[in-house]
Amino acid sequence: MDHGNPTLEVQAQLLRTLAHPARLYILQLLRSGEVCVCHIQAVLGERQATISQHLMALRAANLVRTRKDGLRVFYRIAQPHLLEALDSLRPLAIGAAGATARRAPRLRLMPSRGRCTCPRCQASSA
Amino acid sequence: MDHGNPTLEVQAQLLRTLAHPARLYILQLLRSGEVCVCHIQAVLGERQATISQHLMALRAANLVRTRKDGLRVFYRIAQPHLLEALDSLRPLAIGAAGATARRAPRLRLMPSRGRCTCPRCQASSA
DNA sequence: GAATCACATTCGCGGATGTGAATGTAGTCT
DNA sequence: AGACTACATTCACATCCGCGAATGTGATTC
Repeated sequence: MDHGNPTLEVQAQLLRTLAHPARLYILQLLRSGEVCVCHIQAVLGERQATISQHLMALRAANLVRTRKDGLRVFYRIAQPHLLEALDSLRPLAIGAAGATARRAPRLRLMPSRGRCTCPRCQASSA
Repeated sequence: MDHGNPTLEVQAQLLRTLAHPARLYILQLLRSGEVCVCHIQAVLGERQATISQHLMALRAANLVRTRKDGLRVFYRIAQPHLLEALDSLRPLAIGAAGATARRAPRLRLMPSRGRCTCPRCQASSA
């Protein structure tokens, strides 16, 4: 069923999932490999629940996968082509800068690339 | 200003503009060249005002350009790489089909590829 | 087993978005 | 000029999304 063109709704759903600066930034964070939630939280400077909600959205869209290691949960990109597709879309955004740009959630990043207690952060804090 | 990472908001804005099945379909319609509004209206089967609003959103994002010819207004893709970027994003949507898929505006297309009085439609009605 | 940590989930509110109805506007025709 | 066509714009309402607050869950440590 869905005789006509069913994928348009699905594609729009994917785009809505991507259409938030925090989620875009999280995906960029995962570019270099898997990252724990506490790390994302430290860098983004948003509340834990808020970040968890964004991660939930990314999971629901099958864009990321998780791995539990003790108390921590590590997130990684599920579909490798995702970042390439986003990269190819980026230059178009520059041309669209003049758009109405209503909401603008303003995503303030932590100045010092916040540290958490995860191994990754301990390693880079040398 | 905007020291940190200002493009994330702009990129999210672009994605939100794209995140609607009607607008995605309009962009696909424009793939083969410029198309008048009456044609889009005939194919999409939505109200004229609704379509005009979607076109307004696409214009605000600099994704399409217009050309007036008499009473009609012809729309065309402004940035050629847009469709490529959307194509590269499409396979990811298939994997994301299991997403919550809340709204789903359901975009019903006209069965017979509706005709309007524009030259393009007259030509193909042979 | 009680406390704690790291993360997930639910609920409710405010702001943003989509759509229908009505109206406005520029161009064409007679 | 008046009527008509093709399209744009505005307003109001219903819906959706993001966020804060509060709570739940599983694993760890003492």
